[in-house]
Amino acid sequence: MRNRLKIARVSMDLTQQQLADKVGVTRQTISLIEKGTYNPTLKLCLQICYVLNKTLDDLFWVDEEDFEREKN
Amino acid sequence: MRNRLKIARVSMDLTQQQLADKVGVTRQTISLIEKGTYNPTLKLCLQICYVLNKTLDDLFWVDEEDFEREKN
DNA sequence: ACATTTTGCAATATATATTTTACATTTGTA
DNA sequence: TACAAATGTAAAATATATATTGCAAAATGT
Repeated sequence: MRNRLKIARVSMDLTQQQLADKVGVTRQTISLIEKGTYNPTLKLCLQICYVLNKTLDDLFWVDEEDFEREKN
Repeated sequence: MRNRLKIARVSMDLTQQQLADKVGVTRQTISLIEKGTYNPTLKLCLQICYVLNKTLDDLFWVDEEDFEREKN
């Protein structure tokens, strides 16, 4: 999940700051989402998808087993 | 978006309370998400997807034009 | 028609997401 | 190699998501 966002961003040749500016959040927020530290709201996820031309599942889907593993 | 969640839930013959119990949130949260009042976190969206056997895009995708319209 | 269940609504409290600010570290480039 | 740019990190402040509680309204069951 984390790397998919970073990969999509870098594929469009955007820095975290540029993506943040386009989405309307701070650069730190993008950084922390990429690292998985933040649990972003749906609206923020959607806005990121629009900028990067990806779907929610492309960027944010986590298989249930992985989700459960991450919880512990 | 909103109706998709309700439709998926009802298709599985679940009340809001039952879905809430399975997901681990209050019944009111499910109600408010269905109505679009809450902006749920990604983790919550994922958990709802797992219970309802749907993808993020199935339940939560919003076209950009619609998103912009909803913002105003 | 009435009872029960389900959902909506509202206000307040609590939990958590995000911002702000600043500095550290890593990466890129000439 | 030196410096610039990009990213990581952390703590406190602020904003917002969710829980709690209770009642109303609507839907469904009998």
